[in-house]
Amino acid sequence: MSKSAKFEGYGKLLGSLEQDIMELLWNKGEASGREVHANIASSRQVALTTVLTVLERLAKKGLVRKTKGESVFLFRPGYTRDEFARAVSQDVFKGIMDISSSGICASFVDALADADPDELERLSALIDSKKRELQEKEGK
Amino acid sequence: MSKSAKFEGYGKLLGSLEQDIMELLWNKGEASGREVHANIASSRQVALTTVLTVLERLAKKGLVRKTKGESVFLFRPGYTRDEFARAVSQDVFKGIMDISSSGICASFVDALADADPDELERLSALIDSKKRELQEKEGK
DNA sequence: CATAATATTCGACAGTACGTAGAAAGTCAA
DNA sequence: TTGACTTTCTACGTACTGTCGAATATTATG
Repeated sequence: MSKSAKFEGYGKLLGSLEQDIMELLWNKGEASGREVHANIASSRQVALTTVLTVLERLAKKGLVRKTKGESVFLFRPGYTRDEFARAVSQDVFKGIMDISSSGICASFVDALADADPDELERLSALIDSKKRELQEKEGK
Repeated sequence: MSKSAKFEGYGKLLGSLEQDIMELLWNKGEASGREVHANIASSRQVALTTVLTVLERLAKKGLVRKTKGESVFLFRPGYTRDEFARAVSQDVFKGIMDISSSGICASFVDALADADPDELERLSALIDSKKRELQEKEGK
């Protein structure tokens, strides 16, 4: 059944280095450019300036906040993982549903069950609550 | 509440012209390059060759199938709206959940309720079925 | 303070994706 | 053959991301 596996890359929200950097910041909370580089470099050969450049670009996008520390700039996430994921989801879902909303549900449930089965419960609850919400609006 | 509206563009699965073209093909089912151009051109100033080029690129991506017609090549979607949306969703959801799975559900339900409330029912059913599926696997 | 060590900024180039379209080449019928 | 139409090729502009070195600025230290 649809093993397709085609259409890869659409899920990329961030570039590979951006992703690594955000991951680190989300985990550490805050770090200097040098620290970010040190960590990233342990698993990926990359120059300090490269990391700095990307950090700068992320800051420009608002994904990272840059503040002056004691004697060095510090970088921290502009949004938590959840905030980012949520905000982006909103946009992504919109985009997908613009094309087609049927069938999406199945994909979502599959992906969710795959990534975090426990969330299925929460999802059920959310749907119920949303349905009630809609009925109220209607009834009014 | 989170009007953010930031992070736009992440939902774009196709370029603007690609989107217009796919939309047309999904609606018409099949068309020659000239026909595609004629339709697109009514709402967007663009050269015939531009449309041809994009059609060609879409074909290379597998999104469009190109076949020899009577005396002209014909283009048709390589996938239905649903198939495409579903396949891409799979990948997109993966990407988002890689970052964070909590909170996503709420976004999804919101977006879904917004785009197609009736789908909420279907979603409920899917979750139940998925839960049963998981339990079976576990029980085994 | 002078100077070495660090930190930060700038400007560049490469690769990929998309929009854009003219030039060239191919096809076919009058 | 010739002209209209189809298709392919090549190429440019923009945007995003990865990649850095060179230049500049800042800090720390003898």
